[in-house]
Formats: sequence, C-alpha cells, structure tokens
Amino acid sequence: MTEKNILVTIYAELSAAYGPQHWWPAETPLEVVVGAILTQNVAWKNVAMAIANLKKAGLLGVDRLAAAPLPELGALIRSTRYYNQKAERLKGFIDQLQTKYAGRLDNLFALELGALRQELLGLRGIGKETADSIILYAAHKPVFVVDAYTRRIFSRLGLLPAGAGYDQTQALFAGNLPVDVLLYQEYHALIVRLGNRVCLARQPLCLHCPLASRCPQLPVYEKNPV
DNA sequence: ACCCAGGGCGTTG
DNA sequence: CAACGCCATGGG
Repeated sequence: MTEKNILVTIYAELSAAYGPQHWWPAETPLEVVVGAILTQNVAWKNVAMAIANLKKAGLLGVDRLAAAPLPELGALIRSTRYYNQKAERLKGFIDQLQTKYAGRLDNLFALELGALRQELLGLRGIGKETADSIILYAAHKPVFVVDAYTRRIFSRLGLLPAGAGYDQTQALFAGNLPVDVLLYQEYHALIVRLGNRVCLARQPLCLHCPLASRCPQLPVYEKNPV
C-alpha cells in the first residue's frame, strides 16, 4: 500500500467515524479571518465568546473594526487570551486591507495562491497556520492547514519523523492527496476533532480512537471519552 | 491547584 | 535553525 492510500484511507476512516464537521464555523469570510487570528493558542470556545461579543457590538465589519478603539476591541476579545496582541493584529490586518485592497477581501483573495500566502505572511501576527487557514477557509484555495495535532498524530502514526516541521508536514499531505479544497477543509477539521476528543493531555492515540489499530504504541487510556 | 487549548514573534546560542 | 520567554483567559 502506498502512502497516498494511507492518507486517503485515514481520511475515510475519520470521516466515517465522525461525519461532516461543518468547518469553518463562521458566517462570512471576514469572520473566518477574525476567528483565525483569535484562535491562536486558545480553545475555540473562548474564541466563540469573543466573536459573539463582536457581533453583538456590531463590530464584525471592516469599517466598524477600523473605527473601533483598540482598548474597546481588546475588552470584547478578552476571552481569547492574548487580547492586547490580538486586538493590534486584527487592526493591523484591517488597516492593510483598507490601504491596499480598498477594504475588500475579494480584492485580496483575487491574488494567486502563492502571492496571497506571501501577502498574508507579511502581516504581523499571521504565521503559516493562520495564513493557510485564511486561504483554505475564507479564500477557498487549496492549501493544507497544519497544526500541532497534525504533527503529533501523524508522527505517532509513523508517517512523519518525530520533529517534523510545518513545511515537511504540509508536504506530506500536499504530495499525497488530490488537490481539492473541500477535501483539505474536511481533513483538517477531522484532525482537530480527533485531537480534541482523543489525544487529550498530549496522550497518544488510545482506545475508542478510530485510528487505534494504526497506533504503534497503543497505550490504553480508558478514561478518555470518545 | 494544576493542566492546556485549532500560534506567532523577538531574542539568544 | 533550536530553544527559549513572552503574551496573559477559561474550562476541565
């Protein structure tokens, strides 16, 4: 069996076990961008609170965000942990959007994938994962999103070396999956779902995990819920 | 009282 | 480039 088949098969198994994940949980592309920045190193539950606050305050628009005072913005997204940094990064993105793209995400997303990625990576507070999340879930262009779960899980499965970095991990998926936006979107969502539910407390894959039979270590953590 | 979440950046060695 | 420290909330 080839590597390609393994990655496709794992996707099929996760998909069968968990079903459609409905990612990204957002109503507009701007909401995806905001969520992508806010979710850095924070549980999504905390981000959801912040997004709800922004919506309630009517700030979830380019012009409204641009006009919002930094302290007010920070207060609304307080639940996302590094709220001062994130408030600045949010406004930094909006500022660039207004100056270079007439405040329209459409214009920014009209760039070629590679150019768009470089543009996003040039902004403060947007690294590879955040950039790729925006590209995949807001701009709907085919980049595979890599996060900590992806590296941890696929290293343990023996498909990546232990210390694999972002680019190497991304290359594994990019090189062995058909180029398909919806597939990339769903695969990453399923990986996060798996990481959230099963790989608790940095524990390896365990019983009740759809991939348990593939885990070379097979430690048994019975307390872990499905 | 701990532990850790859907990272990124600047500073060291 | 790896290994730090920093940022600084909320739920389990």
